Amino acid sequence: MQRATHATLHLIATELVDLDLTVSEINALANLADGQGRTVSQLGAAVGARPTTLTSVLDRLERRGHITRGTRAGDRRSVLIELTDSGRAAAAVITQTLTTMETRTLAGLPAEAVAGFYAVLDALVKEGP
Amino acid sequence: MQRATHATLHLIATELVDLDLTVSEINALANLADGQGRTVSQLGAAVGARPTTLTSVLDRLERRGHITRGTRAGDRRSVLIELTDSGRAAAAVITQTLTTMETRTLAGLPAEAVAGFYAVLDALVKEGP
DNA sequence: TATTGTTATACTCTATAACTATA
DNA sequence: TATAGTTATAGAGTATAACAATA
Repeated sequence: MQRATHATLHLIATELVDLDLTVSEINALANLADGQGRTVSQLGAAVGARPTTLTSVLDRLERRGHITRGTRAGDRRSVLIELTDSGRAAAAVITQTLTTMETRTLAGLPAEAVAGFYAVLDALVKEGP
Repeated sequence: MQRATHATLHLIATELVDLDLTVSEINALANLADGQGRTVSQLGAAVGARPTTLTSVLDRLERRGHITRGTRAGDRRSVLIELTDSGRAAAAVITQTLTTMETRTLAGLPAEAVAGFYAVLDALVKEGP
């Protein structure tokens, strides 16, 4: 499983090499792709990254002009992460590439296998920390 | 998939916390558990780690007394990795724990799901880099 | 007093390139 | 010259703890 994950992440990074982003940055942008802002906590929960990791990931994305950090109405401790225009463009490329890859990979496999795959993944996530 | 892998690795590390080993070290010992020596290249191919990563992993395992580095008859460029007594003991704990965890996790799932899971993993590994 | 996010520190993994010692 | 492994270097993820601002 570890090898499959690594191979897949490597393949994604290779396909998206033009964007010059790390896996974590791709992950963050993909999660923000719907255009809705998220706080750092929300994004961290979604991508499964620690706050401290996310800080440096967001630092790089902000430096590249892909996101902005703003304050959220209601709670001024929270930081609201939102996509810029270039961030939206990158996120669109990412989601389209991921969809294409997923379709291509799963195309040759029986539907039961794919269903079983997701069922096991689900069980593993629930068993986890 | 990334989350499931991460959760699983974290769970393994938690179950084996007494051994005080990293995921890569556990991975290496598990691969050596059959008692057969392996060269650095062979071990790297088996665990999917770069030579440079393996060097530092093996450095730590050697310092802890879990493995020895020897020369292989026939080609003195190769380094033969072998388990010591303490390495064998640790490897035995690891394989037993992994077997127990796998059985426990997959017990509640239909056999078709598990078969599909492995089929998809296989396809992903082959698609990879 | 508790929560949100950042900073600091230390360790591990990754990738690339240069190096050695053998072949 | 080519291969096996190590060393060097820099970037990135992880974990823990301490911290400032806000609640």
